[in-house]
Parts: sequence; structure tokens; C-alpha cells
Amino acid sequence: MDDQTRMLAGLGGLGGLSQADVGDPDSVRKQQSLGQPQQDIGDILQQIMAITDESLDEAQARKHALNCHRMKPALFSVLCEIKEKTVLSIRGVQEEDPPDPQIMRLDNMLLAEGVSGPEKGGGSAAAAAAAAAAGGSPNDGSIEHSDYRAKLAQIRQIYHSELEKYEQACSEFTNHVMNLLREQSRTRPISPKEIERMVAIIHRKFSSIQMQLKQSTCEAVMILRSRFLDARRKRRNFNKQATEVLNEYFYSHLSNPYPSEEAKEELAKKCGITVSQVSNWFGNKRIRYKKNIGKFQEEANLYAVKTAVDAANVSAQASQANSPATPNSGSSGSYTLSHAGDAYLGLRSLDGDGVSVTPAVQQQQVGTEDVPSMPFLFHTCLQCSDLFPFPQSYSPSLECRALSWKRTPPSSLWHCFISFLRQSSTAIPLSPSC
DNA sequence: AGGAATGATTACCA
DNA sequence: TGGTAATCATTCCT
Repeated sequence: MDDQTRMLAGLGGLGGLSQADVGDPDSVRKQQSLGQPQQDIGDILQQIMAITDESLDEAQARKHALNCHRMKPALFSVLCEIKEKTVLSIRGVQEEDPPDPQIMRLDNMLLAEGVSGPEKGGGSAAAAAAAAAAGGSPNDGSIEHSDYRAKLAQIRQIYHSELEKYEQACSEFTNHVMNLLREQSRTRPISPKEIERMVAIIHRKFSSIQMQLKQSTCEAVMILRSRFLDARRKRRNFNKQATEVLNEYFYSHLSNPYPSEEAKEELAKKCGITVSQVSNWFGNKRIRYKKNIGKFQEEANLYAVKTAVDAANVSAQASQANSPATPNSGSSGSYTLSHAGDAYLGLRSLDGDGVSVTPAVQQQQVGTEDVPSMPFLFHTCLQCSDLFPFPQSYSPSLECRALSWKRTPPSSLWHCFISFLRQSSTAIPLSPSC
């Protein structure tokens, strides 16, 4: 019995075709339709047994012969078609998945945190952003910053190595399955489309594993970040010198305690803190001062005197040098003199209903505020308290609280203020116009 | 230990 | 975007 014959004998299910009929599909149909007697189960079993008795070489040879048979492609495609129509069509609908929003979110986050995407500066940029958000000092910040960066790099490394492993496993498994299916497609109906589908299923499975990996990585980054930020919350008070510099600026700019970006930078440099810390400090100071001007009176007086003395010293030095130029007129960096302005207010004169200030103050006020703000006025009153004994019952801060710093005070408060001045004129000599 | 002081954060606003 | 107001969390001081 040659291979061809034996193979055909093995194809008993096809209806026991004779060798002469095998090459002709029409004769197959004809014989089936004629109701040719089916082989009984015993015959089939016998044939199966015969196959198991075959040697490997024989089986390979038969397989090869089967693959080469000219009927095979036609039968294969018919069976594939039937399979496609019955089994595969059921799950063939949900083929093209839209990109999972969850994965997109995770991807974006990993990219933003510098875990995925290009390595260059990724982690450090995120760390810097976190540092900026936290507004930590540059000195201790650098230590924590590098620590954060190192940990982030570690997470990044683990993430990438795991991702690589998954991708490798995915591709290996896909190849394996593809080869297996291709191999099997020689003996059973597996269309290329089905193989593609199988590959897609495998990829989906692996991408769900990847999503878990991404989720875990995101969690790790979040934990790291929160720890990093928590560490930064552990604040330290600024040193005495820094506080002094900030207070000096604040009280010498009491009418407008809003340092420009340049001034903030300069202050930050002087104090050894960040610009955002300067902003925080001024934010806190303004609000706390405004809330309780009385409490800050002593401090304000202290700085007013200090600044005035400093100004006087520099002025004396300038006149000693016989220089006609205004001291500090050419300096854009230092504010001590050029803005000593408000500090002089404690020593200023009063004239009429308006406020007459020293030339230095006038220079500062013109163009910034035509009308002094309420905290400014009340602070002035308090600074003058040695000269003007205000009644204890009156608390300017109560009125001030309701007003924002720069808002022009309502006329009633102006009148209130002026009436105080009038009352006070009995205590000390004032010009009749007061 | 407990309150005050203070730097940082957050929500909201213009 | 920068400011205010409230609040939190930590440090300082008594």
C-alpha cells in the first residue's frame, strides 16, 4: 500500500472513495448523493488503530502527502468558511477595540511623571515641578530632590524592565501560538484570519497585564510623590536674618507691600529662600498684619525706626561725600533707601484733611496710590500714637478687616480718621489747618 | 503640655 | 496668574 492509498484509506470520513474517484470532486458529490453505504464504526476504528501502528516517518510521509493533495485547498477553504460562519462569527463583532481611556490616562500620567517617555530630564523635571509646587528651600531641597529623583529612576527602571519582559513574553507567546496554529492549519481548518484574531486576543490579554503594571507604577509614583511632598511640609522657620530682611521690606513698603517679581527674586537671594517662599511670606504677612494691626504695632515701630536710622546714616554719608546726587538714586538693587518711604510716616507732618508726607514718601506714593489705603492710614495713626493718644476703646483693625488692603476707604472712615486727628489736636499742638 | 507663631497649602476670586 | 482668606502642620516658647 503506498502513501497515497493509505492516506485515502485514512480519509474514511469522506465516504470511502476509491482511488479512481479521489481526484474528482464531482464524483465525491455524486457518490455521497447516491447514498453509498457508510463505513461502519468498526472500519474507522481499525483505521485509527492502523494509524497508531505507523512509525513516525510513515506518519510524516502521510501528512506530507495529505498536504500536497490537490483536493486539500478546496476542502480546507470550505471548512474554514463553515467554521467562520458558525463559531467565529459570534465573537467576531468586537474586533476593533477603541483605545482604553483607562490606559490612556495611565500613559499620560506616567509620561507626566517622567516614568515613561524619554529619560532625558523626565524624572528631574517632575521632581523640580514637585519642588516648585512645594516651594522648598534650595539647600535642603537639593538633597530631597536627588533622593526623589533616585527613587523615581528606580521605579522607572523596574517599570521598563517589567514592560520589556511582558513584551518579550507576549511576542514569544504570540509567535509560538502562530506557529502552532500554522502548523495545525495543515491538518485542521484554521484560516489566517483566525490566526490574526487569536493574536489579537493574546495581545489584549497581555495589554491587560500591562495595565496592571502601569497601575502599580502609578501608585508607586503617587506614594513617592506624596512622601516627597510630606517631607517638604516639614517646614523650618526662616533664620533671623531672613525674617529681618523680609520685615524690613514689608514695613518700609507698608503702603504697598507687594514686591515685584524682581524684588521678590532679590529678597529670595538675600534670604536664601525661594521666590515662592517670599510670596508665601508676604501673603501671610499681609493677611496677618491686616487682621491685627495692633499686634504688629511694636514690630512696625521697630522697623520704622531702624529703616529711618539707616536712611539717615546713608544720607549723612552721602552728604559727607559731598555728592549732589540723591543717595541710591542709581541703584536698582537696594530698596532700603529708595523705599524707606513709609518708615518716615511715623515722623511726618499733617496738613489739612489730606495727608502731607515727606518728599521721599510722596515720591513713592505718587503713581502707586493716590489715596492711602486703610491699613496704611491706621498704621500711621498707630505709629504716631506717641504723639496722638488714641482712645483705647477704638480699634482700627476692626474696620480694616472688612476692607481689602488697597481699596480706598469709604468716606465715613475718612471722617472717622479725621475726627480722631481733630480730637488728638487737643493733646499736642497741631497747625490750625488740621 | 499647650498655646502662639509661622511656613505651606488650598479654594476661591477677579 | 497673583491675591485673599481659611486652614493645616510644624516649630517655638512659656
